[in-house]
Amino acid sequence: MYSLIDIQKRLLPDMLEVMQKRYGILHYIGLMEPVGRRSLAVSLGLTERVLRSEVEFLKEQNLIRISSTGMSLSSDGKDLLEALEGIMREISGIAVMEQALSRKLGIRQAIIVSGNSDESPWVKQELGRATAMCMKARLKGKNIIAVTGGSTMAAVAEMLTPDLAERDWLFVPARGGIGEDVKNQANTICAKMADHTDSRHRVLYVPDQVSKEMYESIIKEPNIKEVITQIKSASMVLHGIGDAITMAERRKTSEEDLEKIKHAKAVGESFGYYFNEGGEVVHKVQTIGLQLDDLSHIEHVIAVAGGSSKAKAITAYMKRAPSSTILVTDEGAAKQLLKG
Amino acid sequence: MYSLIDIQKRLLPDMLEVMQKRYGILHYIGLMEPVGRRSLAVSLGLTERVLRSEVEFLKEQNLIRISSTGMSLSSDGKDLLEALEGIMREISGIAVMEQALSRKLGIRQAIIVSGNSDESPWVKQELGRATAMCMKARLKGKNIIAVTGGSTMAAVAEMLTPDLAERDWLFVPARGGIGEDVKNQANTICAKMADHTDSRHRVLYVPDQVSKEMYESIIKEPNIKEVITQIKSASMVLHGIGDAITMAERRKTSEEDLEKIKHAKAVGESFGYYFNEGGEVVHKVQTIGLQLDDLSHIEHVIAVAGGSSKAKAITAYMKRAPSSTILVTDEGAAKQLLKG
DNA sequence: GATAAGTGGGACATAATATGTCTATGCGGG
DNA sequence: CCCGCATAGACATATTATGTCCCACTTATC
Repeated sequence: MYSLIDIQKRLLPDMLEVMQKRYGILHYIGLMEPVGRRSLAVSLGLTERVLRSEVEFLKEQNLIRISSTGMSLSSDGKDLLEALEGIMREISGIAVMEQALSRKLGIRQAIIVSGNSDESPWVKQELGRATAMCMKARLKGKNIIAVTGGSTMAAVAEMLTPDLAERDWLFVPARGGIGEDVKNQANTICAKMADHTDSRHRVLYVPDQVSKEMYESIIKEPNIKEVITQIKSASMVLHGIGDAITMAERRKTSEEDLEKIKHAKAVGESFGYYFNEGGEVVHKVQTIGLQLDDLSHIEHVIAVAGGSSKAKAITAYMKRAPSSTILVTDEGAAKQLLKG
Repeated sequence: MYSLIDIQKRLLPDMLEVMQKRYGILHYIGLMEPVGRRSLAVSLGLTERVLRSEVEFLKEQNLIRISSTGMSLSSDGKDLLEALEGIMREISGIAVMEQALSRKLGIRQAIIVSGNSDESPWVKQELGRATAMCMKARLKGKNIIAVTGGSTMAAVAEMLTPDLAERDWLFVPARGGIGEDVKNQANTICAKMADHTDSRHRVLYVPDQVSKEMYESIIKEPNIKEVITQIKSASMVLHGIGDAITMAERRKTSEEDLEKIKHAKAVGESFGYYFNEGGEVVHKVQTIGLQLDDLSHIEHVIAVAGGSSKAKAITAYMKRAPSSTILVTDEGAAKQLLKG
């Protein structure tokens, strides 16, 4: 069942931030009273004029008192603040976590949806929805979007809607075959995304184990070459992050490589790169398409991964991720990440 | 303890109406789908453009689907609407009741605060606050405010604040002594109101039982005459409504009059006028100052009365009240009034 | 199959509101 | 007595909301 807050988030999405803003103001006034607008404005990171409008409102509501020595809480304001404190911890816990997480990981933005996809399967849908919203907000007009495989990406594909497609989008798989089963292959997911958004997609199929000669001739193929050019000029990359061992086992990894991965204590995987806890690449699936170093040239990089079990993998990967990365994750993973 | 809603009402007072508006739109779409903007706009009493902005928002949130045949709810929208229905009944019950009540009583506006002042004494404070807000909203600049006595009015006086007093206010008692004890006398309340708002007040003291000659000479007194002129030119009247028997007993009413009041089945009292259930004046305390007929010439008339026990008295009085009256009451009384 | 009524969506002037910026003025402590 | 910090006023400018018309399209009905 939806809670009142959940409903309000949907029906009045701005409400939350206004509430937080006003709560923050009350909170600080309570802390520093009596205090002037200027010092409050810098403390809160608001411009003076904005703060002033808010302060006028709060005065209107008799929540604060204004005198020539500064602002202070009225007794009503104190009562309200006390009641608010509990609520805000609950409500804006997520927003606070988003801030903390993006700072901790050194990335552009963290988006957290509530729940834990390890425990509740429907949280993956929420991850998908959040990712879709993020794509919508960041992309304008014509775009090439490079996508990797994985069950999380499949969930994202599922949540895309045609109303995003007023923009002109082209989905391309980020890298050639890195051996997932068909359902969660990048090619399949691209197709599904294109289908859900009424847009186009390309396929990139490179067999896994081929001779060097074969490989050379494949990438000379004009079709393939074109796709690779498109991949390199993508304006957005959408990728998942996996647990190293799980991914290695799920893929048709050779006994030798599997041993190598395990021995190097790899914990995270993304794009076919395997990372240890220090963020070092300990193994890499040789294939064509996007390489790790290419990421820094791409405008929008969105990493999607949820579930507390993926925390280690996320941490490891994020040590190498470009700082422009946006992480979409869930509460379960976020809490774990902030603990570590 | 404050509930989330109460806090939000204080911290984001506009939120409630936006929520109601959006709820109403979803509700109607659910009812009439598929439906177009124009017919929806007239059904909801919104202009087409406003509705359109809202609809665009709802579409953005994936709560409704828009096709060439009209708008309909998405499955998300249906879920949300269902959850909203329960909440809105709770939240906006009051707003709905306000509408119903003002229509039923044939008055300009009804303002309802939650609770029942018969059961919870602090509801009187809420009545006071609501009345103060109403005064603030309706009065600009220089004003004369005529006030009656009673415990409810005393509560209003208690809740007035100096920040209302940027306006230039003068409080006058509406009528000469109608025999309440000092604490709840109009004179005392005027003084308290003036004190709380840093404004001025006048007194009007007319002894209860005096000879005709004495009376005549009193009202020739220049001071008294001036006050009476001010009363008649008041721009706002603030008055309570009482239960007839209670009021009669509380006042030093003669045995004869008391009998008359009881025999005539008076149920309501206001201004020293006693009304039966049909709204007929069955008895009147003879005194100088505002008369019942004067009310219709006064711009703002605010009646304040709460508690389910006062429902009958309110009904009775409202049959004679000018249609410009604003009633400030509580949930307890309102429910009772709407039942009858 | 023509027609009329209803649909969403585009365009644009205008009103209302929010914001940035600068200034006047008052108060209290050193 | 003056300096620094305080509020509050004023005003130009961005931004957003709203009112008003119009157009192209679908659909149900005759």
